[in-house]
Amino acid sequence: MPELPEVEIVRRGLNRLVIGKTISAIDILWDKTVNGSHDEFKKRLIGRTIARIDRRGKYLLFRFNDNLTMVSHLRMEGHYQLVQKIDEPFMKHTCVTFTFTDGTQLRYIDSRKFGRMDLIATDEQDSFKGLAKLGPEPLTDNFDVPDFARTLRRHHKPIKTTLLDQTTVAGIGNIYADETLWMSYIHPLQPADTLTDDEIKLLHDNIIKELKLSIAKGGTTFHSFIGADGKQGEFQHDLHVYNHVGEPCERCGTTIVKIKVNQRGTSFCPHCQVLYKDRIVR
DNA sequence: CGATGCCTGCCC
DNA sequence: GGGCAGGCATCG
Repeated sequence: MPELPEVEIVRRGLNRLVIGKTISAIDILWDKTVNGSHDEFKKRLIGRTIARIDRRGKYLLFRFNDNLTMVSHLRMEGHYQLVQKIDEPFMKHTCVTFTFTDGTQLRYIDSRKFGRMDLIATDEQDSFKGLAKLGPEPLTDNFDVPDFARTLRRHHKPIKTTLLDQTTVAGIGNIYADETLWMSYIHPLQPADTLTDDEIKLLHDNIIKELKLSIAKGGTTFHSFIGADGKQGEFQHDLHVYNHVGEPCERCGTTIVKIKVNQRGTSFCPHCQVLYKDRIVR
């Protein structure tokens, strides 16, 4: 399901819905969702109050007092639902429930069961696997053109692959990689270390622009993505190449095609996004 | 590095 | 029935 904009929408929804709630019980219905000892997980969380929810890349970070953070990654299909009473019917594939002292319940639902939760010490967040190697947050000042250029020059592999690598920039996934490359007139197979300065600047600016716009529209909803408040996103109507295979490019009318790049479906316009095979490696 | 595994649902 | 799906960790 979710890339940075969708996770950010979930974070904002949860911040409206569950801040200040105290956990009274936890049920783990799918074992693998929670990494590490389940007893420890429950023992350390029950009785705690949610202080706030942060985000780093595609990771949600539930903050508790006393240096405690629950890391939640939704992977492809994970989402949260807050119900007002614990006896409300369960959605299929409910994996974990957090019951609160006020009688409401937060449920984690994940049809493909890829999502994972971990409990970590907040002050050790930067050494936690997954979080440790994340690149800059694209919507902060940490994401600047010179650093981005330096990173791209280290990668002699397709720019699409490099964008999906979370050490390059945190939070870009398959949709926003394809979309920002289309916006920037860059072929997905163009080696990252052959981009021109102009292309790097354009791509950098388009990443920021596109992620911000998507957040403003509530994210992209295809099938499963809904915010914790049950609202769907609207950004799917603004996509140009993703999910538009076989349709005319809105800039030039050429048919959008699909290829595989590192086993990921990759959509682009073969006219607007030209591959320069002989371009000099920088 | 690239390939594979994790899962279920949906579309052809 | 086969192939594919918004992602990542782990394997060889």
